Amino acid sequence: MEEYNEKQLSIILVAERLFADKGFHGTSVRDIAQEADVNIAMISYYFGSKEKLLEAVFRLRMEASRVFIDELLKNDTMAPLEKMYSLIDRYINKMLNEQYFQCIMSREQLNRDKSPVRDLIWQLKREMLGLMEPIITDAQADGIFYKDVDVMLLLTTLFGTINQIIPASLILRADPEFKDMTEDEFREYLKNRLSTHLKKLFKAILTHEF
Amino acid sequence: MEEYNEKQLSIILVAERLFADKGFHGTSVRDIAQEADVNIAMISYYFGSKEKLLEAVFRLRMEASRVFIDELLKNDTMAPLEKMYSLIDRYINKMLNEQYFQCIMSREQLNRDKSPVRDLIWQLKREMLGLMEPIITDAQADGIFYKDVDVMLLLTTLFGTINQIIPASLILRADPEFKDMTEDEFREYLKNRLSTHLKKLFKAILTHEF
DNA sequence: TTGTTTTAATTAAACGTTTGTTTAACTTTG
DNA sequence: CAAAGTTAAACAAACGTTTAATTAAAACAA
Repeated sequence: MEEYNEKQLSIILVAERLFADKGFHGTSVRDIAQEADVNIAMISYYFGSKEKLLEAVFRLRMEASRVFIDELLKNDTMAPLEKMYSLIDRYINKMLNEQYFQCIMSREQLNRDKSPVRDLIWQLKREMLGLMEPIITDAQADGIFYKDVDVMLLLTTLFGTINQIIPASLILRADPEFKDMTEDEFREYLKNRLSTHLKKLFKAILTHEF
Repeated sequence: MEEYNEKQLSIILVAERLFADKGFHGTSVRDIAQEADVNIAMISYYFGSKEKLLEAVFRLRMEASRVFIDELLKNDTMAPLEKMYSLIDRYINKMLNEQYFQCIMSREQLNRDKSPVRDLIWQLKREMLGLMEPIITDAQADGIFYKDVDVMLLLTTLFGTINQIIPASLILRADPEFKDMTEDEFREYLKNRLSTHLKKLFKAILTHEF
């Protein structure tokens, strides 16, 4: 595992923000260098290329995702529904705290052409699915969760709803209703609203017969 | 309303596909000209600029969305839940038949900077929300739908789930399980699976007390 | 501690491509 | 003959990357 010095990390974080706001091809290395207050040549010097800088962003955040998954695996004592609730909250928390990276993921996963980062995205998605699916299917086998549920699509609903909130919040934020809120307050507000909604949704479809 | 001749329309459709697959900035006007089999200068000649070509793509699809919304407004005789089911099916159908455009929307809605197309996206989203929200809130007022539901987030769930399926299907398609399916068969399969899942979800959260 | 040598960091300038757009000449159409 | 369509070529600007020169930091021997 590589370690980044202060300057390298600053370049990575600036690149992450700009890639999220304007897309990979919409951001020039000169933009990044200027905002990170470094010479343009430093980017090639440290990372080799613009493409590899994007990969560095991914390595940084994917590392955090691995830690996230490992921590989720430790909650063995909870009841299935409580486990799902905990998982929902943690996932909301993670995604809203990593909004820039989630934007990049949303963009890059749409790319048709194969690329290293596209493979990384789907590798991570499969890991996440492999972790969440058994929680539901085990509870289904035990008769705790209702069986006639498309687990893969339910998780798609979880990801999709949170993902959809990120661009929507950019617009919602402009509403005068929220103008006195700080950025952090607004994010907490979104987290709570999302959490309530998704928990109701999961409880309704997993624990009620039709 | 403008009319496009065969050549103009072919440019628009090629541009839509390439913008969807590689992003706006990831696609060059030379790419578009080559795939549409026209001279590069024709793009400026017909549309003025690359940016305005993107806007032409939007005008074409937004026009279709307006027609879609108008048609939805005519279903007044159905019961609320049936109305929601119909709405879900129509929306799934529309989005999966307009995958290229939906990809472009997904990308462009992430852009931080203001732009004509960004405004168009949110204008359309607001129209869609303004149409769907009263169907639910009216039924809530009549005691048919459960009241303690976040309507805006429920619609976010609808959009988000379908939106999430589009990039996921690019990967899912590669699974050997689906290798004998034609492209159309696969899309029908996705539509059915999505429809079943989303209807269950909506029924569960809208019609059951907790 | 010195001075010396080696390595790493930093810079402005230049590199060759590619970008979106325009020009001016030419052809087709009505 | 006028208008619209079409073309290859050229345009300046921006792109990602590299170069070569310079400064700063680290390592080392005396």
